[in-house]
Amino acid sequence: MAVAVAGRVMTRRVMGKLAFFTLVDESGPIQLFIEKAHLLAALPEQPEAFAQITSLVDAGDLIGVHGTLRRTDRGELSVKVSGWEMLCKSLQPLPDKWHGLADVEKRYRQRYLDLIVSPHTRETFRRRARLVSGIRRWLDARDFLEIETPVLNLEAGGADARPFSTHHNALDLPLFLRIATELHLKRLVVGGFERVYELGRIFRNEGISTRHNPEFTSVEVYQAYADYIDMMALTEQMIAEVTEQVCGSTALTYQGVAIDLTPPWRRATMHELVEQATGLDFNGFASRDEAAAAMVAAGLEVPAAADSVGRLLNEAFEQRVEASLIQPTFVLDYPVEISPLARTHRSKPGLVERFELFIVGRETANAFSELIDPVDQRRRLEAQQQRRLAGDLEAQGVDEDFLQALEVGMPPTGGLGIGIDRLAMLLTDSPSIRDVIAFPLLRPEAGSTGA
RNA sequence: GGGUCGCUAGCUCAGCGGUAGAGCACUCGGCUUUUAACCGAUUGGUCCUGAGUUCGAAUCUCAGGCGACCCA
Repeated sequence: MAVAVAGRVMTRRVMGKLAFFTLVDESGPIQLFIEKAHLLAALPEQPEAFAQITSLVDAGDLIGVHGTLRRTDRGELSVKVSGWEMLCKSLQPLPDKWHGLADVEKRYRQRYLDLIVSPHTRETFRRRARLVSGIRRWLDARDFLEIETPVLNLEAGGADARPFSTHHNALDLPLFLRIATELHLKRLVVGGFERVYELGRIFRNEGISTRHNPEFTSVEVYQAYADYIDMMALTEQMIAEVTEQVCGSTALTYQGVAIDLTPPWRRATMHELVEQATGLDFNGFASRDEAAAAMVAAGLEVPAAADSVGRLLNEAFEQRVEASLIQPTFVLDYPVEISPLARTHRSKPGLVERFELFIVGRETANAFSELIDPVDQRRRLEAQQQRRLAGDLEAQGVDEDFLQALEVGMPPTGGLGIGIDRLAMLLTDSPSIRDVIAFPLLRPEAGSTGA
């Protein structure tokens, strides 16, 4: 059968008057069987064809060949080459064919090389693409509308994080890159869109770690006339179904640990989890000092910045519970002090209707019954502003335009945010967020002027 | 910000106080069933940088740079 194929030469084995190359394209590898006598018979006007393909072609070059399909004596499907053409000469050597790209930093700096030599890296980005499109398809199928909101903002709100600053020249206006899409999506709910979402890049001016990249991708989802219980069901179903599409199963292995995303997922309140882990019942503390003393007695650290019982509860949670939540767990009912945009709990004073989803010890989603009372919201944001003035660089400011929107009236709404990168890590068994971001932010190399 | 580990040939690494090494890659020669092809030969060095100890430092000490991981 006559065939023509094109791709990158990955290996060459030349033995006198016979040679074997491995040619790879996106669909995979195929072997080239290159016989001097056959090439000479096929191309009598090019007597040097065999000498040229074996001497001019190096690993890394892109070539096209035509010929016939056959199996070698060892049974490997090969193209018996009758003619060839150089499509692009590679001037840089490929990474070591046996060790591959062992230099972790080079894998990120020269991702194209990583993709050429690491099938696992190619699979990671294919899965990430299927995850993102799968989430969009899932939401679109349920009449959620994706609306793009501004990246450049006068006030970076919707989360506790430091923003990046930039500047608009024509207006001579200082601006901030968004740290969340929350406040604009809620304005759309005020405007009458009852199911909206945005899946896109957000920016936080924070440190870099295996779990943090300064720009990352979130999806935020808002559904009018719903609450955080509804959002829990939505989260569970969407992640389970998309995981099934991407991985073929909801039973995964992450870094050697079996993770089961089959619904329903465990649900427990923050108070319950902290009490199980520390023996401390935070419902019983009347004052910050009382809670702090109990925490010290239990061997927990008490940061000065944690200035209320609620913040101390969160501290205890982070110190003793978070890392232990390996299987998917919804943690419910957070202190109001650390949740300035969430609605107060319908029955539990001092708490809000909020959950965070933890998987393999990592916060993967965050959701609440949204706060729609403009008076309460103003009070909460003003308290945030006070913390900011006192030196908390992550505290939020007062967004007057957002408050004005709430004053027009917003339906009771459930809101959800999911960290796409962390979910991608889970679905691709990647230990670092850098493994699921094609071009993660790195310190510039010494002497480098490029991007 | 703190801790641990690492930095030696293009790549992966050994050498740990006494002449700078191996495999692979590159270059050359041989080879018609290989698939980490094989055989032979040649080539290849700011041992991260600086200071110190020493007759002598890739090796020991100190400071710095860069990176990875862990912790905050």
